[in-house]
Amino acid sequence: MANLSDDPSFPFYVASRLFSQAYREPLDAIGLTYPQYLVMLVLWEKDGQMVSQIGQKLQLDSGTLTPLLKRLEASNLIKRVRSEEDERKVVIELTYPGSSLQSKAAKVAEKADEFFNNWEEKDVSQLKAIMKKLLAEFNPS
Amino acid sequence: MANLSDDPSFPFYVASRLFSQAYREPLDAIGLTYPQYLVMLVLWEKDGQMVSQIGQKLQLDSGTLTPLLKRLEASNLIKRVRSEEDERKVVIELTYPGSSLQSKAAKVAEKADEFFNNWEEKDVSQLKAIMKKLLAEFNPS
DNA sequence: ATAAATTGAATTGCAAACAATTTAAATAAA
DNA sequence: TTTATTTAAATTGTTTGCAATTCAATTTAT
Repeated sequence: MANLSDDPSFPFYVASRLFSQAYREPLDAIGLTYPQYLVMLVLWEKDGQMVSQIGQKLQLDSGTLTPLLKRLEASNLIKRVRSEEDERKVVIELTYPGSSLQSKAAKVAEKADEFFNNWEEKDVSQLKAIMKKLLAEFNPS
Repeated sequence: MANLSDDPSFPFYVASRLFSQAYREPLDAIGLTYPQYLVMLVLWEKDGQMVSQIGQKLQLDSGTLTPLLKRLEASNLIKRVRSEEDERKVVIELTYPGSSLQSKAAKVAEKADEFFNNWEEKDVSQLKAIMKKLLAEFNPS
């Protein structure tokens, strides 16, 4: 019979929320939500990406990203620029404040990092490897 | 510098959504959402729990649970009964349809179970053990 | 060239998640 | 006892997440 402690998804559901709660305080301090932070991470790595490129990296669709990006634009962290060659595409560009925010975001993952620093290295690398395998192989089709 | 592939939370964020997407189809078939399914799992294990007891097991507060439980009640799967001894408490009781749904929910986690069945047993038990450790030790304070 | 299909975002609508506040009830303290 | 505190849910407001649909622009096929 189905049972919470046997359910393979539940630990991930809880873990995901625990992390986003741990990030909340430092993110509040710089005016970002957790998914907004992920979008900024993607843009700090490479500025000027299309909505769909960001979506591919975060596994989010335009239904989630469009309003989120509009909020980041309202916060003056990004600009949404419609491409000239292909008017369907919207390119996301960091503003100066958006770019500058990167250094202030350095401490966001601190609590999570510290937590794993207290683990034995073999447990950390095991977890990393297994999560990588999980994400690479699991498809919800 | 902060970077998506270094972020310790991101794999859990994605995994959580992948699982809930994998559950969507079988859950749709029985008229439940993923968090509603979790609540039903908790109730199938033990009927007649308080909102706060359910919240403790799922790590959810009344702001999430109250409207969710009202929807389950509207679907005629549960009843919300205010306790007589202590009028602050609301006890959640399964209806007959709610109770009966348990057998139909047997296949919900099938895809996830099959996925892990194709893994080597040592990887599965490793992942389980590490997730257990993570959830027991990580606190987002 | 024109119609059909595809693509990229945006929109709509619903259900979480969660902080913050409120309400009511029960308990403790003065 | 009356006041203050604590507790359990509910409410309010904002942001996600996602299915489904729409809209416009671009490609492909006829």
